[in-house]
Amino acid sequence: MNQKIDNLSKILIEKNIKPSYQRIKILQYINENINHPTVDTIFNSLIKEIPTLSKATVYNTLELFKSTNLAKVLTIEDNETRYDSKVHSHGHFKCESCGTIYDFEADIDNLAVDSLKYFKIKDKNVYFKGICPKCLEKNKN
Amino acid sequence: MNQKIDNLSKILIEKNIKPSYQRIKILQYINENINHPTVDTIFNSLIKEIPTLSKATVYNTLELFKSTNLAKVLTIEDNETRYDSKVHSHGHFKCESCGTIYDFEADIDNLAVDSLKYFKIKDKNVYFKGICPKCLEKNKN
DNA sequence: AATAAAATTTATAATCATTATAATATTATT
DNA sequence: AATAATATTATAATGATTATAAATTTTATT
Repeated sequence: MNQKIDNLSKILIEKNIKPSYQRIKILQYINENINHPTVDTIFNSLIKEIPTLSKATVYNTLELFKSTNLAKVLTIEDNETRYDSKVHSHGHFKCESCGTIYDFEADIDNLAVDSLKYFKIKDKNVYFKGICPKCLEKNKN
Repeated sequence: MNQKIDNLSKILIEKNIKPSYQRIKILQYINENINHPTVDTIFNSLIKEIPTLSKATVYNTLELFKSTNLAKVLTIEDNETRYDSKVHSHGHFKCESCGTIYDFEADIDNLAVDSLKYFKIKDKNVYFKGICPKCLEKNKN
């Protein structure tokens, strides 16, 4: 138990971030809940454990994580900013019916793009939209 | 001149959209300005020609174009929804320094993703971020 | 250990893009 | 021309995010 906290603290310290209780809990949350939570989801879950938690702290902390590469922002749709603790290149699929966002592995690094020869690429994003198998099955009726 | 208007009208009529003056002008704008304009950019440009233009009309019309595949929405960054009249699959590169968004051709359709075998994919998006050649050149100083 | 300084968190207000609503204007139909 | 349907406009409402300043907690210094 404390082992877990210690590991999370270590991750923060390595990034020169002081491991406050709030920061540890938010980091823990996005690591354990890989379903691309929104700020609201994170806040509403953690307020149960940390009754004094402020939404501003969640925003500030996620911004901090973003800038230190502990989290990535997903902007698949406007009006819903989501956070992802997996920072390696992978694709996202959003189901237009149920809204679920699925991760998928894709060979993004080998995507052929010769016209960007003189561009410095820092970040690659791939997202698809459509209908997931669950919803396809449902709509068979 | 009227030729142009007629063509745009035709495009709208084919989609069962009544070709009002506002709609024609907005369609014309996003076709001639392929730099991925925001609603504000579109509105501020067109207000000069159409002094009574309302921002709600721009929103409504773009929503209409989106649903009829006359425009695509780009959500590279939250807080800035941009519109693109090119609806075929292509990639977008956003320069983190100057903010310019570049189009690029990429072989998106052949991107290998076997884990989505049972998903119905309707829309594929690829966007990169980094620094464009212009800004790389500037920063050499 | 007490105090001061720094950093973090919190509560609240401000901002701003988008959406909703209702009134007005335009276009189509009889 | 009168009526109905559609589109546009002006305005208000919403809601997510950011800014600000006060309060709290942590850290450093004496």
